Amino acid sequence: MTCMQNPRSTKQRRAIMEVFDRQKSHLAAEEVYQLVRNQLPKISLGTVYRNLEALSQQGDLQKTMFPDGKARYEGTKDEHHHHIVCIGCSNIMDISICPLKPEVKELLNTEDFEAVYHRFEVYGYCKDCREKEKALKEKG
Amino acid sequence: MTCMQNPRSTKQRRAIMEVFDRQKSHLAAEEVYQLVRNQLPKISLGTVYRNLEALSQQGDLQKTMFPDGKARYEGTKDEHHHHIVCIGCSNIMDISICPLKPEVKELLNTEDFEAVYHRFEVYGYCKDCREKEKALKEKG
DNA sequence: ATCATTGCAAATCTTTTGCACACCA
DNA sequence: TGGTGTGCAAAAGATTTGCAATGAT
Repeated sequence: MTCMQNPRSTKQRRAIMEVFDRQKSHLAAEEVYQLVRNQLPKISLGTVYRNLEALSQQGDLQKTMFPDGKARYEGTKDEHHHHIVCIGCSNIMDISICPLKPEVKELLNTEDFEAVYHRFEVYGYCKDCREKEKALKEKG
Repeated sequence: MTCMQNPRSTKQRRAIMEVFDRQKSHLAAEEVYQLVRNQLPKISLGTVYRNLEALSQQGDLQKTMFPDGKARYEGTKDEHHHHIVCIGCSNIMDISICPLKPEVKELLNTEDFEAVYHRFEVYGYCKDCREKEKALKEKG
């Protein structure tokens, strides 16, 4: 929430950002932690959280909540895209199509609301989860 | 995740559902708890969570995660709509327009993915938060 | 030198769960 | 009666925070 006045470039912050520059996407904090530990084995989970927050604040990352209750982060330099999310296994896939209609765009910025970004997601079941469900029904 | 075989109608479950039938929308568990306590002062927060989960499973409620890290629930009988969410104060407003384009709809159901519902949200700053921000900059 | 950042651990917050008892069908 | 639901309290999981030490500018 609070913005720092002179953010500094530390090896931790750089290493975290590098993870996202390597094409990685929608990563949870714990996943970032594990990946960064390859470079910096002594980094702490708290530092990862603090940097994910800082990087989101300064616009380098985009933080989003997912139905499993975990926040995930993506690099804002990534191509604009949306998500297909499996309700069963929380797997997230990208879709490149944006559904914004012109008449919706007009509504986004008004004097009462300053739009910053939008989010579109389709929830459902992936192939794996549907097959598991089917197998379950046949047994039970 | 697991479905009960014979869900029963209890006064607690009915009271929770009544809250949503009274036009209430995007309520967090704690808010539901406070509202239901007017009717049933002895209900427990755990029971609220269990029923919100059960009602979501059986399709009476729609559970959604919001950026403040809390799940919110809405009645599925509500008119189809989407949300405008303030990044500053987490206030949620409804918009009735759905941005789905025909070509997107075609993509939602494939042999690899069974779409159940979708979600569209615009994030930004509401009037109040913009004014607070402006006041802060002028002072600092 | 100054002040942001770090590591560690403790604390917070939301949500889940174990258990004994109560209740609906 | 049998299994589902409840209240309570403890547990779990994600995220935040206090603090003294470290590091960037």
